[in-house]
Amino acid sequence: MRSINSGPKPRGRPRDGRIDRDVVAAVLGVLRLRGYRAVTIENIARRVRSARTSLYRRWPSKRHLVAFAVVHELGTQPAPDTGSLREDLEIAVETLRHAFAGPLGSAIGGLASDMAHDPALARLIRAAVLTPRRDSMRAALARGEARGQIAPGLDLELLLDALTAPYYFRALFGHAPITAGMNEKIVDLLLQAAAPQARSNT
Amino acid sequence: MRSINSGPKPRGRPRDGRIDRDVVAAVLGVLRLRGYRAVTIENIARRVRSARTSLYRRWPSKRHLVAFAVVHELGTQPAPDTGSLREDLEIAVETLRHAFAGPLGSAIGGLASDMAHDPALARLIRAAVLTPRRDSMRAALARGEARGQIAPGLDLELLLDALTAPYYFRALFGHAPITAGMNEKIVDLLLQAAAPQARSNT
DNA sequence: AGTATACGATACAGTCTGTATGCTAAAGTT
DNA sequence: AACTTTAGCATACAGACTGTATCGTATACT
Repeated sequence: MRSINSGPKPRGRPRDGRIDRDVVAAVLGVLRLRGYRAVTIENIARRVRSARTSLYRRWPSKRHLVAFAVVHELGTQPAPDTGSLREDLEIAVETLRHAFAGPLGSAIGGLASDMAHDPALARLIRAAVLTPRRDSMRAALARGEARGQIAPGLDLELLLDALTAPYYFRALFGHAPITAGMNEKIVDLLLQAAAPQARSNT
Repeated sequence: MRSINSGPKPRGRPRDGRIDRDVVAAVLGVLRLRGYRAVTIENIARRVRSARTSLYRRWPSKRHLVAFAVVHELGTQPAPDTGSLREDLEIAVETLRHAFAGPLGSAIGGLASDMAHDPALARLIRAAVLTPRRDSMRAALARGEARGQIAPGLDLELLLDALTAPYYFRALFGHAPITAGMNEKIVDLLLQAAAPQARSNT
C-alpha cells in the first residue's frame, strides 16, 4: 500500500511526511503499550499533534491505518537461498518470531478481526505481507524438493501452514511462549514430516 | 464460566433462562451474519428484546459475552481413545474444522484481540476451551508414544500447535480454505514428523 | 496571480459503553 | 399476608469514538 507513487507530478501543497512517519511510530507504540483497542484515529491524532482530518485524508479508517503500520513493521522478508533448506526456513520463521516479540503480537488479533469484516482489506493485507512471505518459503521448499529433501506431491500449502501458524497461534492465545529455540524445533519437525521416506504408520 | 451453580439455594427472583438462551443464539447469529464488530451489548439486547441492564447483570462486557457464546459453541470435545492414534487425532481436529465452518470463524480474531487486553479473560478462555482440548490430544499422543508411534522426548506442545494452529490460521487470514480433506493430511503430516525413525536430514 | 491540495480547528449527528435510578415482577421466608 | 431479595424493564447521562462537513490558512506548482 502507499506505493512510491512514481506517477504524474503531484499538484498543490504536498503532504507532510512527518505525519506519516509519526503516525506509524505512534500506532506501533500504542499497540505495544496499550493494545489494539487503544488505537483510535482520535487517539493517534492527539499523539502526533495533527488534526483527525489529516489522518482521514490518508486512511479511510482505523483498520487501514493499523494495516499500514503493520505492513511496514512486519515487512516482506523473503526466505533467502542459502543452499540449505533448513537454513532458509529457519531464517524465514525467525522473522516471524522476531515480529511477534514486538508490538505486532497484540495487533494480529484485531487485524484479523477487521479482515473478517472488510474483504478488500483482507486481500490487501494478504497481498502485502502474507503472500510474498509464503511465496519465498514455497520457493525454498521447491528447491528442497528438487534436491530430494521433500517428498514429491506433498501439499506445500499445508506444510507452510504447519510451519508458520504456530507463531500466530501462540501470539494470539498466549498458551505457550514464542521462543528462539522454537525456530529450530519447528523446522526440524516439518523437515522430518516432509522427508521422502517410508510414509506409513497407521 | 457460569457454572451449574450447585451452591447455596438462590434467593429472590430467579433469572430468566430464556434470556441466556436467546442471547447465545443471537450472538452466534450476529457473528455469522454480520461479524464480530456487529456484536454489541446494545445490539444483542435489542434482538432478544430485553434491557441492556439485564445483559450487564450477566456479563461485564461484550467480550465476556462473546466468550461465553463461543465456549458453548466450540465445547471441549476431547480426543477419544479409539486405540488408533491417527483416528484419535483426526476426530479431534475434525471438531476444529467443524467449528470454524460455523459462526466461529469470524469470531476468533476479535476474541483473540480482546484476550490481548484482558488477561483474566484470556485465562478464562484458555481454561475453558483451549486447555481441555489440548489435554485430551496430549493424552492421545502419550498413548501413541507408549505404543512406539511417537519419538520419545519430542516437544509435544509444538506438535500440538503444528497440528491445530493451521485451522486457526486459515480461519483468521483466509488465505486457504478449511476443507474436510485437510484433517487427514495434517494428521498424516505430523504423524510422519513425530515418528521415531532416523531423525536427520540436515 | 491563479490553481490545487494540505493542514488545523471546529462542529455535528450517530453509536456504543458503563453506570445509575426507580419502578415493577417473581420467587422464598417469617 | 407482609417482608426480603433478586430480576427485569425503562430511562437517563456523561464520555468516547466515528465519519462527514465546513472554513480559514499554508504551501506547493504553473
